[in-house]
Amino acid sequence: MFSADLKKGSMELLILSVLEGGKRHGYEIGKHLEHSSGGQLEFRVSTLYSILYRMEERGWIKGRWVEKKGERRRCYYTLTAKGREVVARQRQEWKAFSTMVNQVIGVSHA
Amino acid sequence: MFSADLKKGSMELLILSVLEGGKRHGYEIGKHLEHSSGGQLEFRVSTLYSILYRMEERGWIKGRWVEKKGERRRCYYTLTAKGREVVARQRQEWKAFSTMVNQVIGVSHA
DNA sequence: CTAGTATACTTCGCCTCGCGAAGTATCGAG
DNA sequence: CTCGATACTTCGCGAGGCGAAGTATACTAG
Repeated sequence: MFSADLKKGSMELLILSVLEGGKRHGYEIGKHLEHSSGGQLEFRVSTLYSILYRMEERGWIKGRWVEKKGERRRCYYTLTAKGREVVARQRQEWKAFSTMVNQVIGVSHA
Repeated sequence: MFSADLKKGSMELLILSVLEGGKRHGYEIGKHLEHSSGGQLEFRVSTLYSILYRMEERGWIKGRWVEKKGERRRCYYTLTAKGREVVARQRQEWKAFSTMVNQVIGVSHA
């Protein structure tokens, strides 16, 4: 739907935002975002999981495997303290950035 | 100022927007954007020119070298017909994208 | 005259990110 | 028992922004 490059800076923020709502596993995060964007955001599994691994490595989120019988194994992720800081900072940055861009492209007569 | 990845999808649009205001040379575009963003956007020369070359190759813009004595040589770029289409489409896409992201990260309770 | 700064453009190679493709595995419905 | 949905993994590509280094000219201060 949206070009790959456009998404390049905001995927992390989108995922982190979802995790602010409580613990979620990967697949759930993807579906959640597709839904809450009104179907506009199509999430590629490879993208989704690679971001999750990356963020866990950086200590922004923490995954915990849950295996119940009668269910598939799932890894539930929660935000860490550091993750909460990051999401706040990234949200701030995004707001400033999008505001700036809208301003600049809106009326571009010097 | 802003993370590199955040910018990855919107640099072209920003530059194209400036060119909607008439012909401009590279350096001028950079300074213009730094100014019109209130100093928030710092443009790297390598980024700027590589985008310009890319866009010219794609036929979105057309460059013309101007050499007057008493002045440095400059390449002035103007939008092509195709470029006008592209800027319209990209602006539309950006608006939809930024609206979507703001919506999703704003209130992220399922 | 010269040193420094702003202007103006060029080229090269790195790093990161999103993506496509292919694969593994389990569960429920028909 | 097959099909589709669920759930996760791994690999390698291509593109975009950036840092660094370089070229060259005009203007200003000393």
